[in-house]
Amino acid sequence: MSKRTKLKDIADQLGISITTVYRALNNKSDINLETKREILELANKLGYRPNLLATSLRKNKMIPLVGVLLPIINHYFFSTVLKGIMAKAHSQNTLIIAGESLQNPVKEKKILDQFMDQGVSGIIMAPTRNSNFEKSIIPILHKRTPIVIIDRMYDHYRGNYVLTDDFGGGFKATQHLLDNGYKRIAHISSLDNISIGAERRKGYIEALNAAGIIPNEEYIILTDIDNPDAVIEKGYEATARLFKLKNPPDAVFAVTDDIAIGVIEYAKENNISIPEDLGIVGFSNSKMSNYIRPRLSTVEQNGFEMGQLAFDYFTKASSSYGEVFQKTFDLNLIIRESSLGKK
Amino acid sequence: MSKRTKLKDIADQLGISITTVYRALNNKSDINLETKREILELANKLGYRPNLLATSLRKNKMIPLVGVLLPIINHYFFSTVLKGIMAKAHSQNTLIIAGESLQNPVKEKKILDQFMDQGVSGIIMAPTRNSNFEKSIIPILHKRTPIVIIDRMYDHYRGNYVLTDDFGGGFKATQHLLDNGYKRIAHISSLDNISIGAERRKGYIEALNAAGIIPNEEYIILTDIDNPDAVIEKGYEATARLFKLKNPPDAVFAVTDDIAIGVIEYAKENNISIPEDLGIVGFSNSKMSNYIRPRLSTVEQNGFEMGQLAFDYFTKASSSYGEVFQKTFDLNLIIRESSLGKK
DNA sequence: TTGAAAGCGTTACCAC
DNA sequence: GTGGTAACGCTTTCAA
Repeated sequence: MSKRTKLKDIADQLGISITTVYRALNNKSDINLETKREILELANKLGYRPNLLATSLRKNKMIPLVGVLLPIINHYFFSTVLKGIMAKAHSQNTLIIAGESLQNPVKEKKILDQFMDQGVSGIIMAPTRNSNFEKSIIPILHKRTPIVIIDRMYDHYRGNYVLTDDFGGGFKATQHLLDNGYKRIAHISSLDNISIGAERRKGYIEALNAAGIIPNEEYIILTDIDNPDAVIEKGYEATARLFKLKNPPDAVFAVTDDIAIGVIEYAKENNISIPEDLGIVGFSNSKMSNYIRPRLSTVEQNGFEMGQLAFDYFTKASSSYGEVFQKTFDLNLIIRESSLGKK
Repeated sequence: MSKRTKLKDIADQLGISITTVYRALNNKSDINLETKREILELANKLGYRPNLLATSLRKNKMIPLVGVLLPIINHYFFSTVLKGIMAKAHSQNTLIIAGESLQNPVKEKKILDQFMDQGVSGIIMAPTRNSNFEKSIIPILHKRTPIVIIDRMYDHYRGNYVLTDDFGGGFKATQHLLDNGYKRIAHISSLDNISIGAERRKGYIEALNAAGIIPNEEYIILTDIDNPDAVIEKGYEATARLFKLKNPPDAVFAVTDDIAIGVIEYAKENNISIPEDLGIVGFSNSKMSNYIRPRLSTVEQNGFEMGQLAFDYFTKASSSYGEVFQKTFDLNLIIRESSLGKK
């Protein structure tokens, strides 16, 4: 692999000055057309491409870069968060380096390092399920690079964040099912021991407690929702397990809409009528939730708005000293057909 | 906004040399611990952060960046393409700058310029519907930055691409409907005059011709599918128009699954039974297509694989002189309930 | 119309 | 231990 052609190479070969070459290549005036032609020809032959590093350094112009790291990039919620971030970023001439951690803390750490090496002026990230706060976040805070955490939370994190009230969402969803006469409410949850899944689960349990119902261990199914292409299937399987119980549930609160769709699948195939025999509430307000039949009641999560706010917080954090920005979005329950009550 | 602190600022303030400051900040040996402490303190106070441009220029090393520009980032197909690109990129220590053109050629051009300013070593893009080849692509080719076009095509483009056989997909979908006994097949198409939409439309027309059917102008509805949140509605409206005709169609081939879902919506609300009274085929194999009822027959598009290949092509193009890499994926028809034939 | 030279901020080398 | 200085490749100013 030969070395990259630079202005000097062209100048030397033609026995002229760097400046002249520069003028030719940048369409400046004051240049002999014939020499210009020669220069362009040689430049083309040598495959000259300007070194943007040098150009930017000289011009002292650099487009700011922000690193965005998400667990799963082709997940509707996360890709919508990314869209929200980009909407703001583009309007402020900031570029986004995006990465996908695939729920792998090692990968997460590696990508964060690369972001830092690349010189991002900030990081917006949704941590993986098992993210290591010490290893991933501390070094970034140490380098005084602004960071905004979205969607999930670290235990002792005290920095900028944009979250949703998952506990409240789980509580509302469960309470809604109770209000509509369901008694034996199951919950299909994710494997998270921290954050999101756990919060929704806590909300579910708390709502049962508040109604004087003792949560039934058998009604809580933990399932792996990491692979977006398999989640619906997981919901289906979990429902199958629930309906093998001596006393199957009469309602399911699912940790995500995709899981809920798996529940609906199972119900349809087994002639369990919704909402009469089985009430269902999902979580996310995915597009599909409104087009599946029966239409799925769900907890609304506004990824776009969260993304926008996260970027705003990055901007604010960049130009403030140590001030911290935090927001927890309340979640609204969208009531549709799948939870309208028993016959 | 004050100027950014640099090594010289710290050196001047402490009356020492740049070199010493440099050593302190980069944990080099040969430095007095006391001066080092002072330097670190001041650096911290001034919020010193190294200028990466200068560092990289000097070290002549930079993590390669590839710009990826997609029309809509939270669209399942495109976010899956992005996932495919990232899978390859991460494994090769390349970072991805992602951008969203929102189907706006002006925005597209602007983001491409920013990518180039940022010094990307390549670009992978799905052009917007009205992308201007001259304006968007030529300047990049001119700077000899490798570019890989995915999903859509420019008329006279002769570079690297990864496409799907949209014509073939449209042909297969239409032929399948014909094979199942539908006679009056309508097509809800996008407004594209080039690429995707037009190709699928051509496939539709060609399949009709091949069967000796003269395409009926009234059965071809062009609709705007730019706004992902409104596409289903557009499909609904288009279907309403079709059913106002004196002789409504008995089948619809929809340019996307979302459009097809709008068709199904309309049919359900108007007691038109699927597939007996109306056969439907969509396009994309979106997740939803398999969970809506009746399950939607559709043409399969593998975004992940396309993304991976696009990145491979970028890699190959980077290390070859002028060689061109092109691939058109065949598309498979997935036959489900929505097109099983007339009663 | 052309060229020399001084930067941009960091790093590496050599001398003190 | 410390400091001077020459690069990295491009852009801009000033002089010829």
